[in-house]
Amino acid sequence: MPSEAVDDYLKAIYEIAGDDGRASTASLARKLSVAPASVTGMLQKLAVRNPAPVEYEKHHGARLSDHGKQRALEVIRHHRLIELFLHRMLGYSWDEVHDEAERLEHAISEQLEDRIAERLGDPEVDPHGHPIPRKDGTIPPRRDLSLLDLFVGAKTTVSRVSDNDPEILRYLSELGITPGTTLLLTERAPFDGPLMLEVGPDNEKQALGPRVAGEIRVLPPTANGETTG
Amino acid sequence: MPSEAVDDYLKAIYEIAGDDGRASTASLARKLSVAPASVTGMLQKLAVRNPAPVEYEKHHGARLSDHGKQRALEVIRHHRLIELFLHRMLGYSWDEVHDEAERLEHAISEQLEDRIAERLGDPEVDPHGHPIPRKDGTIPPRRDLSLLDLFVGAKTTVSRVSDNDPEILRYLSELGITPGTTLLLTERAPFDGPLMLEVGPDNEKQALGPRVAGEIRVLPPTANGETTG
DNA sequence: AATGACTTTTAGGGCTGTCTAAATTAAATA
DNA sequence: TATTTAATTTAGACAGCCCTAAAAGTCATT
Repeated sequence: MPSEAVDDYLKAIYEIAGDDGRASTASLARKLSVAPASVTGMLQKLAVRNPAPVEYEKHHGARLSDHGKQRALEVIRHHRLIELFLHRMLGYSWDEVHDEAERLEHAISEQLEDRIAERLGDPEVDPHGHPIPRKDGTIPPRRDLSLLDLFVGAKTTVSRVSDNDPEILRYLSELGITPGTTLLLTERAPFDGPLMLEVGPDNEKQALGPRVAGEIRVLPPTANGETTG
Repeated sequence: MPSEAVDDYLKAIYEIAGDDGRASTASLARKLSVAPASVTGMLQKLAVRNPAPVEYEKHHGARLSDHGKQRALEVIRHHRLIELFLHRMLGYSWDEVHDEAERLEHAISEQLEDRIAERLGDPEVDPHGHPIPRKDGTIPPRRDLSLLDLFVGAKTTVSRVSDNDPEILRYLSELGITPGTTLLLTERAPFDGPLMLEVGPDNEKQALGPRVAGEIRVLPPTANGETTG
């Protein structure tokens, strides 16, 4: 079983680069709050393990091997199941679940993972709308796109929201924006300006800065607009 | 916050020596599955910390300071709350909970501890009958004694059972012996021989070896006998 | 092709917690 | 009290993961 540190590296690579891209030393250092030199050292060690969870090429970052990918997805499954469990069974709000899950994901057994999943009815998404990898390593498909890629006039539904900044999550809660909320994009200011939205059943008008909008993904719009722009 | 290793040492000292006695190097080494030399090294380091969680005297083992005691009880509280939670909310049997709790006790936050306790209705005992330390460090009183200290003829109720050997726990389950079960001690063979018991409402006759009997504690007997012998 | 800015790697250490082997101390017994 | 036995401590080392400072490599631009 990999150490917590190793699992954190694999998860970070997955979150930065997906299951096929390369993650740079600097991006990993930033994500893991660690010096770049430490990342280099760890990647070198992981690349010569057997089986090796990452492929590493000097000066060109790291990519997950099949083996590493599988492990990363297992850790992410733990994380998201725990988030949902805390939310549904213990009254955690969605901005509180991430930090707690970050530690528990390393401590639960396969058995506990299974019981939690069963208790939750084999859920497919966590409280932020992120898909929960299945036990076999496949991911429930979600066809969604960034709120930033929507044409003005598009009407859509929030699919998911990035989970690692509690501040932003609390802010979005206040605006009434959670997975499932309906949105109408009425206006987009130029030069990375704010988006104007009508939110929820009451069509409350809200302005959203691009930094926050970038953390929101929505379902393909159902009416009034094209999908990208 | 102490490391996991340190917490494990403090808990082990508490479990071996209680809140006032000394735990020997060898007993700690055995309990923690670690070489005696490692224990010596750790105790020396802990004894000069500030605040120091243990008092250490060369060749005479270690004793918990007030500070260490408090920490040990906090970890034990985590452990027992988690055991009960797994048992009540996730269908774990009592022989399965210990190993899982052993890892989770280090990973949960104060917040999660509080929510679990609340969810369980601020319980006082875990599934094995062990008292759960309160947040303030006091322990719900239980006046119980070892099954081995019972006079023949005593009728009593199982209070608690040692929790760290799943084999024994499964064996006891088969015999129908869990906290709350009534027992009548009918006979005791000499020379550390087996105890003869009538168990539960049906008065099933069972013979119990002294090793197993030593893991069982019972309430002060209500009839037919003296308490010690 | 050379420069400068930035990223990445190397070199050398530190800390925690573990180990084995050897030396020492304490306890038990003759 | 002397000796043997058992428990404990010291000494020295190692693995994992982190750090800083300095060297080297990459890449975009001139």
